[in-house]
Amino acid sequence: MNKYRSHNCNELRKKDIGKKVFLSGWINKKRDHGNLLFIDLRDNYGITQCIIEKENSNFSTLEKIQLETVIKVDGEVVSRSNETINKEINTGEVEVIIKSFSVLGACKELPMPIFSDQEYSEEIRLRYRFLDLRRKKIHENIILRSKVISFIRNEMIKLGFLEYQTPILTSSSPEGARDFLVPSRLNPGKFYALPQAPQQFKQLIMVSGFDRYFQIAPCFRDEDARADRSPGEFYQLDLEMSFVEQEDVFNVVETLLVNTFKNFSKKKLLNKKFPRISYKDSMMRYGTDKPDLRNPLIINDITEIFLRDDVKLDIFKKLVKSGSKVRCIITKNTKEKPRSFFDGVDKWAKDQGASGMAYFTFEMNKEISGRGPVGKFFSKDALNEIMKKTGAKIGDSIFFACSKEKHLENITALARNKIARDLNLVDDNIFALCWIVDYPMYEKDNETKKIKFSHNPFSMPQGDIDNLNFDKPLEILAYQYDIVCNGIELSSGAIRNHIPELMYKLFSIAGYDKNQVDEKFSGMINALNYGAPPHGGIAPGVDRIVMLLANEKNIREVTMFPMNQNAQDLMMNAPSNVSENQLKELNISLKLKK
RNA sequence: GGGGGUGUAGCUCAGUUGGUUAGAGCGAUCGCCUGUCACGCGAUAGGUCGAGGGUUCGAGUCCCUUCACUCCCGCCA
Repeated sequence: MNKYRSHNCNELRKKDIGKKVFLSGWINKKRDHGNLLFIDLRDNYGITQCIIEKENSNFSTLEKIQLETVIKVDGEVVSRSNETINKEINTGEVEVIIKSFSVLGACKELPMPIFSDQEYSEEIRLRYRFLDLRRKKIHENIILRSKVISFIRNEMIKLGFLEYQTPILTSSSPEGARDFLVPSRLNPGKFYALPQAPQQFKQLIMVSGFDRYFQIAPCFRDEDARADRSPGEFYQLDLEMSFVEQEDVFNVVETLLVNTFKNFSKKKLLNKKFPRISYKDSMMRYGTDKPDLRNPLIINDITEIFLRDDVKLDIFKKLVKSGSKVRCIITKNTKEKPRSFFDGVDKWAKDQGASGMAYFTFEMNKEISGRGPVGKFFSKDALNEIMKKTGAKIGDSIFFACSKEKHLENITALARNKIARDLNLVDDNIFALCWIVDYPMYEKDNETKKIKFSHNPFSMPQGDIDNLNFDKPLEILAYQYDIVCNGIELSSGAIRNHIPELMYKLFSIAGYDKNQVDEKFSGMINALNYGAPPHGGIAPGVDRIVMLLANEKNIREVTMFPMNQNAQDLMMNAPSNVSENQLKELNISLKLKK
C-alpha cells in the first residue's frame, strides 16, 4: 500500500466506519473549539472532515499549523451523529478521528485565501497561479477542459479521423497575424516562426493521402489580447478532410459540436442543424458576422423611406443623399416602456460615438402616428411603409440610426445587443450555433485602398472556376465559413484551393507575383503540382468551446497558466532577458527603442 | 498605437465638501471556547493611500506626469 494515503479525500463513506485509514491533503479550513479541532482536509477529489481532541498529544501542534499546509493524517473513520451530518460534501456522513499526523509540505502565510468565493485581482491570481488553481471553480474548469478534450479526441476518432502532429518550428508567412519568431543558431540571420495554425501542414497531410486529419493544435499569434483571446498561444481542434464539399465538413462539425455541447452542458441547443447564414445577410440583419442568435432582434434597412417627400427628417435626408444609409431595429410591444428606456438607448449610442439613435412608437388613435421626439416627421403613409418593410405592428417601437454603411453596421450591431439586454430578450440557457457562409474572397483595405484577401488566401472561390470574373474581384465569393455560438466566433474554415494555376491567379489579384507565392508558400504550392486531392477543413477554438461550456466570460478562467494582457507570464517571469552569450550564439544584437 | 475603468493593511473593500491620530471584514499573532462545517468571543500587530510633481495653511480626496492591472477600439488571413 502507498505510504501517503489509503483513501483519497472523497472516498470515505458509512461503510468505512471503524476502519483505520490514512489520508493526505491540504488543510482547507480549520475550526478550533479549544478542546476540539475540526480540520477539512482537501485533495483533488474532495474534502474529508478530520477531528482531534485536546487529549491527543498532537493537538497543540496541529492547532497552530497554517492553512494550505500539506499533511498526512492517521486515524479512524467514525460516524457522525444525525445533527452533524454535512450534506454539502460527499464524505459528510463520516469523519476521521486523528491519531497522529505529519507535515508533508509546509506553507507560508498565504498571499490570497484559497477557501473563499471572493474575487481577486488578476495580477495576484496569475503570480500565484498554483494557489489560484487550488480554488474550486477554476480547478473544476481545468478538469472540465481536460474532459472536453478527451471527449473530442474520442469523437473525432469515431468519425474516422486520425491525429497527426505538425512542427512547432516552421517558416514565417506573409499573410495573417504577426508571427512569433525564433532565431536559428545553425542558420545565422534566419528565423523560424511558430505556426499561427498548422494550415499548410494540414493541407500537405491531405496531399500525402491521409484523408482525414485532426489535431488539438497549439497556435501562436503575436497579437493583442481580449477577454476571449489569449495573447500568444491558444488551441484549435484543427481538422482537414479530402474529397469533400462544404456540407461534408458541416456534417462532421455539427455531429461533433452537438455531442460535445450536449455531453458537457445542461443548456439547450437552439438548433441541431445549424442555420446557414450568408455573410451578406448576416451583415445586413445583425450588423456583424458573429451574430448572437439568442437575440431575436433584426436590423432592417429603411434608407428608401428617407427619399420620400412626406418624410421631413431633414438631417437624415441630407445624409442619405450623400450616401449614408438608415437602418432600424423594431422592438415588439414596447409602447408602455418608460421614456428612460428610449432615451437610455439614445444616450448609450452617443457614448459609443454614434450621432445617437432616433426612435418613436407606432400608435393608432384616429389614424396611425409616430409617438416620440421625431415621430412627427413621418406621414401616415410613410409609417405604413416602414411597418410593411419591417413587420412592425401598432404598439411596437423603432430605433434607427443614419451613417455610412460600415459605421452603421457597427452601431446597429451594438444597439441590437444593448436593446436586447435592456429588454431582457436573451435566454442565457441556450446555445445558438450557426454557420456564416459565402464570405467574399477579397476586400478593400480601407487605408491602402488595395485589394486583399478577406480571410484565408487558400480558399476555393465559388462559381465556375474556369470563368471567374477577375475584373470584379470584390464580387467573388469563397467556400469559406465560420461557426458562431452565442455571438462568439468558434472557428473559421474553408474548402481549399488545390489548383496551382488558380492559386497564382488569386494571389496576383492581392498583389503577389508568382515568384513571391513560390517563395512564401513553397511547401504547399509545390505539393499541389503533384496530384492534390480536393480538400477542406475547419479549426474550432478549443479554449472558446470550453469557455462556453464552463459559462465563463474570460478565457483565462479555462486556461491553466495564461499570460496577462501584456503577454507576460507573471509566475514564470516570461518573457525575460537572456545572456550576452546566448545572443552572440544567435548572431543577434539588441537595439532597443528608447 | 488609441480610449475607458481600477489602484488605500497580506486579501476584499469603505473613506462625506480638501480638515484632528486613515477604517471595516477576512487573514496573521496571542488568549478563551468539546460538535463545528463561512464555528464563536476578546485582544494585538499590520499603511510610502501605486510612484513623482504641483495647487493649498492643510491632499487618500483637486490638477499634471508616470507606472501597473483590466475592459474596449485598432490588430487577430
